[in-house]
Amino acid sequence: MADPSKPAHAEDSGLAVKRGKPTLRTIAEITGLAVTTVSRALSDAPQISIETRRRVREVADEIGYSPDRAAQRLKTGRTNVIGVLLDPHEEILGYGTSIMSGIAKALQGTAYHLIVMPNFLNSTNVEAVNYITRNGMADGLIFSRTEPLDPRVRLLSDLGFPFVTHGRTELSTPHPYVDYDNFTFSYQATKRLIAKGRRKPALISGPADFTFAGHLQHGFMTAVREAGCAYEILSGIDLDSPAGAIRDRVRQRYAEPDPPDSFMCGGEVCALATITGMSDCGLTLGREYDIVAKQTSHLLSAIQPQVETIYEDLTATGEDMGRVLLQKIGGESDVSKLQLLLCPQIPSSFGTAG
Amino acid sequence: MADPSKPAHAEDSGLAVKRGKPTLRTIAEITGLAVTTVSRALSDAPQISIETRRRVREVADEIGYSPDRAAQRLKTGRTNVIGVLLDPHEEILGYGTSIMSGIAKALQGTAYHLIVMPNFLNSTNVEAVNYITRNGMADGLIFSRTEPLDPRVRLLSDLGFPFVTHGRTELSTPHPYVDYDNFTFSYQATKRLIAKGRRKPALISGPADFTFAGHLQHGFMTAVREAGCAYEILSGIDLDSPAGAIRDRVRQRYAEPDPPDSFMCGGEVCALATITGMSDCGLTLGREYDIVAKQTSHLLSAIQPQVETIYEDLTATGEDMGRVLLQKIGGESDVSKLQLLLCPQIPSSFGTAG
DNA sequence: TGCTGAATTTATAACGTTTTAAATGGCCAG
DNA sequence: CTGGCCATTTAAAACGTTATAAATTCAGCA
Repeated sequence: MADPSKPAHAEDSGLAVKRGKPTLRTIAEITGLAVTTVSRALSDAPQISIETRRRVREVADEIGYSPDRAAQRLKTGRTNVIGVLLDPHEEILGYGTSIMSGIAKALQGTAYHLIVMPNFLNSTNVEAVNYITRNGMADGLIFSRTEPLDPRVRLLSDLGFPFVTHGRTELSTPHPYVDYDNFTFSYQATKRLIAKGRRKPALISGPADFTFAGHLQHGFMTAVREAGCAYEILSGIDLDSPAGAIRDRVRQRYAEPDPPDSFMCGGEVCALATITGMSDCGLTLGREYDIVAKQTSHLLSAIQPQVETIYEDLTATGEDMGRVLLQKIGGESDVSKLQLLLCPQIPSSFGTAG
Repeated sequence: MADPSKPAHAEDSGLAVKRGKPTLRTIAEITGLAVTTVSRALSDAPQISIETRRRVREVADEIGYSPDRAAQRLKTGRTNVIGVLLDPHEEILGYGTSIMSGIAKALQGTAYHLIVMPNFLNSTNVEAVNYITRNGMADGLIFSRTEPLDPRVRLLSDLGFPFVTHGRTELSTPHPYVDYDNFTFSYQATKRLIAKGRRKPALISGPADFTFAGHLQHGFMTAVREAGCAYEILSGIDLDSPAGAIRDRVRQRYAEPDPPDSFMCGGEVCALATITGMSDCGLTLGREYDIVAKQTSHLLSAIQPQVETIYEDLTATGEDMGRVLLQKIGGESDVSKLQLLLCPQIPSSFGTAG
C-alpha cells in the first residue's frame, strides 16, 4: 500500500512508526494518506469520505494518537485553556477548591484545561486580567468576588473576551454570571429567626465592596421590615474578618446595651466565631439566642447542629460556571441564557408561616 | 537608520508595527536585524554583540513584546507548565488553595505557569499521571497524599519525569519531597498531653494508606512508651472522616468502659468534631479532658482557644515544593538537596519537661 | 470521445519560535 | 593580495497543526 517511491524521510520508514509521540504524520504514513486528509478526517470534516474517517480514527486510537496542543494553539490561536483567578481570601473552607472541582467537571471530556492564575502575582486583579488577555493566555476567564461596578467585568466586556463571574454586577451591559440567590437566602433565613420568636436579629454581612453583601442586606432588611421588628447590622466586621475578630466584636457588643437576640451569618466560620463569642458571655445557642447560617461544607451542621443552615453547593456552582463559559466561547450570544441564579434549598423544617 | 533598500515585507512597512501582538519579526523589522538575531539577543546569547542585545531588549520592552508560549513550546518541547494533582479530599480548610498559593509564589517571575489537574477526571491518580506524562502536558508535577509505596512515585521515577511530593515514601529510590515532620509534631503534642497530667491519650490518625499516618502514630507511640502510660488509637475513624462520623465515634467510645482522657488530633476539623462529641457526653475541654491539634488555618485557635495547637504553614510548604521542583527541572541531580523536612514550630508554652 | 461538476484527496503555506549551518566582514600574518 | 581566523549576523529548516487553494478521480451526459 505505502508508496515506496517516496524518497522523503525514507531513512527510517522501515520502522513504520518512528520512536516518540505519534503525530498526524505517523498516521499518514501508516494509512498512506496525506497529513491534511488525516487532520480533516479526525475532525470529522464532511468532505472526507465516511470510510476514510473510520479508518483514520481506528488507526489513531490504535497507536494512541493525541493532538499536540502547542501546535494546535500556534496554528489556530485558540489556547484551549480556561483561566481561574484565584483570590488569597478564598483560602477558607475550601471555597477555591470546590469551585475548581466543579469547573474541572464541566471541562471534562472537552479539549479545555483549567489553569489557575493566582492574582497576587499582579498587585491588582485588573492587572492580572490585562496580562492574561493581552498575552492570549486563555480563551476564557472565571472569577469571583464581584463588585457592583467591577473593573474586571468592564475591561473584559470592552474587549469582548469571554468570561463568567461568580456574582452579579450592577453594570448596564449584561454579562454571563452564575450567582447564588443571596437575597432569598437572607430573607428566608431572617424570617426563620423571627418565626422562632426572636425580636432583634443581627446581620453579619459580606465586605461592603462586593455585590453579594448588598443582596444579603436587602433580604435581611426586607424580612425585618415585614415583621416590623428591631434589627442590627453588626459594624466593624464582615464575613472576611478573621474568626478572632468576629468573636471579639460579638463579645464586645454584648457588653453594650440592647444587644441582638439572633444572628444571620453568611458563612460557617462566621457562625462558629459568633457562637464562641456568645459562649464567652455565658449565653447558650438555642436558649438565649439563635443563629441561621449559610453552609458550603458540611462542617458547621456536624459541629453545631443547633445552627440552622442553608447549604450552598459550590462545586455545582463551579460546574455551572464552566458550562456557561463553554457556551459563551462556543458563540452563544443570547446573554440571558448565560445568566444563572441558583435558588437556595430551603429545608422543609423552615416553616415560612411567621 | 532603517535600511529602506530591503524589499521584503515592505508592503505594510509604512506602519512600522503591524496590527496585533508583536512578534520577533516585529522587532526584527524595527531594528533591521534578522529574526534569528533578535531571538538570540533576547536570550542573551554571548555571540550577539552587547550593543545589539541592549538595543533589541529596549525595543522589545517598548513595544511590549512577550514571547508566544505556544510557539516556544512547539519548538522546544518544553511546556513551561507545572501541574498539580488536586484531590477531591483536599477540599476541607483550604488545603488545596494554600498549597497552590505557595506554588504560585515560587513560580512568580519564572516562565512557569501553574495548571490544575483534578484527578477525578481519571479514575485513579496513576492514570492521571500517565496521561500527563505521555501527552507532555507539563514539565513537572506536584502531588500530595503520598503512600509508602506510592505507584505515582514509582512511575515518575522510572520515566525520569520531574516531580515533588508532599510527603515521603518508603521506596528505595530517593526522590524530591517536601514534608512536615509529623513524627516530631505528634511526639511533642503527645508529650504535652502527658505533661498536663493526662494518663490515657487517644490518637486520631490519618488514613492508613498514607505515609504521614505512620509518622503520626510513631511519634504518638514513642511519647506514650517513654511515659509508660496507657493509650488508645481510635479505630473506625481517621482525619478524612466527616466531622459527623468523628463526633459519633467519640461519643460512642465514651459509652464504653475505660475511655481516654485526652486526644491528639492531626487536624482542625477532627479537633472540633471531637470537642462536640465530648460535649455531647457532658465533658468539658480543659477540665475533664485535653486536646492538642495541628492547625493549618487560624480557625481552631480562634474558636477553641482551649485547644493547644501547632501550626503547619501550607503556603510555605507549597512555596518550597515549587522551588524544589524548579531546581529539579533545572537539572539539580543531588536528590538530597531536593528533600525538605519542615520542623514543627513548637510554641514556647510547650514545656518539654515531663 | 470529451466536457462538466461533484466528491474526495492533496500540496503548499503559514502560525512564532529555536536550532543548525552557513555567510559576511574585518583584521592580521604571510 | 591571499588566506585564515575571529566576531557577528543571517538564511533555512524544523516543531505539528490547520487553512487555502489546487489537483485528482470518476460519473453522467452531450
